[in-house]
Amino acid sequence: MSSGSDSGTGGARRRPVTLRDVALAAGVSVATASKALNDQGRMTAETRTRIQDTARQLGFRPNGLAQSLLRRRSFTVGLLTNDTYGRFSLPVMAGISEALVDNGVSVFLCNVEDDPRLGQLHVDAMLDKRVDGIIATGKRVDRHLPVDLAGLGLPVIYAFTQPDPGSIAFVSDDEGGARLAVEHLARLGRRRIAHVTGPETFAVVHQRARAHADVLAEQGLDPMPALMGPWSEAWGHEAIARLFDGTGEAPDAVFCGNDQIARGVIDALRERSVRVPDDVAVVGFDNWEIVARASRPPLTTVDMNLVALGREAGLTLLSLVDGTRVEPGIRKLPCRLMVRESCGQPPGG
Amino acid sequence: MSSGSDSGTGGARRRPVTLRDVALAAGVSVATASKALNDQGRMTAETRTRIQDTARQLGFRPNGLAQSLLRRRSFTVGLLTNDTYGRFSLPVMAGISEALVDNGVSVFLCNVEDDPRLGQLHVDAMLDKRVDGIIATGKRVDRHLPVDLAGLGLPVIYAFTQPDPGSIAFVSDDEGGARLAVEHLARLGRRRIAHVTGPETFAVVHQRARAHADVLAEQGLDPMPALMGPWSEAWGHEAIARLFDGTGEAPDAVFCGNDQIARGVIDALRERSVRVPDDVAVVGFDNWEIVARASRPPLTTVDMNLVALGREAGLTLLSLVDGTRVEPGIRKLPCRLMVRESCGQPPGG
DNA sequence: CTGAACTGAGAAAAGGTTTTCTCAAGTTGC
DNA sequence: GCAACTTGAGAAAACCTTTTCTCAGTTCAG
Repeated sequence: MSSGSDSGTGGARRRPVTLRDVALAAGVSVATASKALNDQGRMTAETRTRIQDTARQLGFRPNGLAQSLLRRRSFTVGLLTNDTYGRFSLPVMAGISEALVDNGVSVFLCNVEDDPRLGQLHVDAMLDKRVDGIIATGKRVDRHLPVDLAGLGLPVIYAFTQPDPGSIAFVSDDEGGARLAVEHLARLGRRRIAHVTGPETFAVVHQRARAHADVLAEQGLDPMPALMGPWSEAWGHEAIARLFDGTGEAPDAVFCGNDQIARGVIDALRERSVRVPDDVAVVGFDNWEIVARASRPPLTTVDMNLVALGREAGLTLLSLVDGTRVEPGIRKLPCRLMVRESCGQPPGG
Repeated sequence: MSSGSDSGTGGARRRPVTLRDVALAAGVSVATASKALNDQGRMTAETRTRIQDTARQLGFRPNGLAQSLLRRRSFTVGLLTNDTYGRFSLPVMAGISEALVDNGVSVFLCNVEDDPRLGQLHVDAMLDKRVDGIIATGKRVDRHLPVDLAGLGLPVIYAFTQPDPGSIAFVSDDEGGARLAVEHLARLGRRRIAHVTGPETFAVVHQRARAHADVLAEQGLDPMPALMGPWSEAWGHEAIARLFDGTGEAPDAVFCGNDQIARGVIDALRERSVRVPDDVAVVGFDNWEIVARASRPPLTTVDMNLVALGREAGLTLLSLVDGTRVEPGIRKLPCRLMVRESCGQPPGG
């Protein structure tokens, strides 16, 4: 405002005002100026406010680089991910970023794209810039990032990606989430709950399938198959064809491995005039709102609480940076069932 | 490797090795050590390689904070966005990040969520950390971020969001993109090309609608309506109902304002047994792959080249930081038509 | 053999801040 | 009136690197 109309499109930048400038203007030494601005040391109240006023007037901001150099702490962390576009790491990153920024810590975005060269490039850059710690996140819980973060001499936290052994990680409780879904269906009186899910190469597929089978057994329900295929709408379609055109009795509920599959399932059911939720209830996984909300009817689905997971990871990194000892290991954070309309009401409801 | 098996889960961090350590170990002064490692100054080849070997052996990395302090350049920029989750700013951010990282510049991720308080927090943090410049990006071309970036004394670039007056901005050429789509349809022999698009509160809606009308006129085709509504699948459904249940002649092509609408349009057409592309061709906008690929048939759609846009913005910021003078103004970057199967083949093809 | 040019390397300043140490002046207690 | 504190403030070191300046010793031309 007060500095005129520099359009800022290039050319000479004005030199930032330093503590020396403030001290000079206030007629004191830099030491005194520093103490005045940090509410430290001893001096007359008059001197202190005079210096503070001068600083404000000059628009003084302490140079964070100099502070970091001295404090051996940059208030900066690196966020390593191989999934910038992805809908999993995004909420995680948002949660991390939120937790850190609230604590005055800035976040370097480092997209490594499954490329070891890029990974090393980013890690080197972070090391050079003296980040206080690193958070690694990815698109799959069971895949490593293309870099080795152990032995860097820095605190490292893993969120939603496979950790180095002996480190600290936060992941979602997929068994728990799957239980939530299947128990919900059982509670609503569904007896034949099928499972349509992703490729068997994914660890979570097996975790969720096991929970599905376990809950059926616990509830005294007949075992039902877990159909594995791609994570796509098309596979949802095809799975419905298999389930309804086969010889066995058709299901009255489908627990899907993700929301895209669920969307395909719902569309396929509608195309064969099977009513959702009246004839068949459907539950998804991920709570990918744009998909879950657009399906007809809106999809009841498991939310992995990824933002909370990220926040937790961020806060844990901060306490690590502060020197707190944190027990290594993998922490599973609970999921949450997002109830919409694809399961209907319980018989008595 | 050589430093043993510190699990890195907390406790004392080892002090990074400094130039002083290297100099001491090599039996020279820090000045000489610095010059040796930067291939500067004069000394025997023997001395130089000895120092370099020592540095390597000790795992020395120059402290970027100290270098930045001296060079008055932090090799760091801030990326301000109000759309961390979003599918528009993400590719832009990826492009920016890519361009910058390749030039040794790290990126602070600053999500401001349309919250002025958060915006100020982030801007202050960036200023404190002495970023070399700022890139602002957002989810809408016609909406300002909740912070004022003018008069910061820093280079600023806007990407896919409304710039301050007199500044430098990169946006997609929406008219051009829309022309691409409608001309494609016309070239394929479609004569009645309707337009179903987003709310009239969006500037891009009007730009694309104008291009639609213009191309129809240029091609000597009858004017067709531009139906405006929400950016949703549901609106795509409803628009088809209006177009086909109304009194007028039904369209033989629909140019949609985004891929979700297009998806709704395609689903609605299938439900009324109108064949796509045989009876009606459909074009979307955004090339949101997850939607465009999942629709049946896969959607031909306009790609705004957002990654390239981001890359361009990043490179421009760098030249600004280097002191190059860049003409202020808004640069429109061309779109690209992503041809899939929702428009079929030209009559002669 | 002497002044000039060159060589290899170190000393010191700079960058901006924080913190500890020092010190002169003023105040209290006896 | 003097020792012992207290007060307000500055000097200087520290953080780590880069760069300019300085300097002793060597080589060369004349």
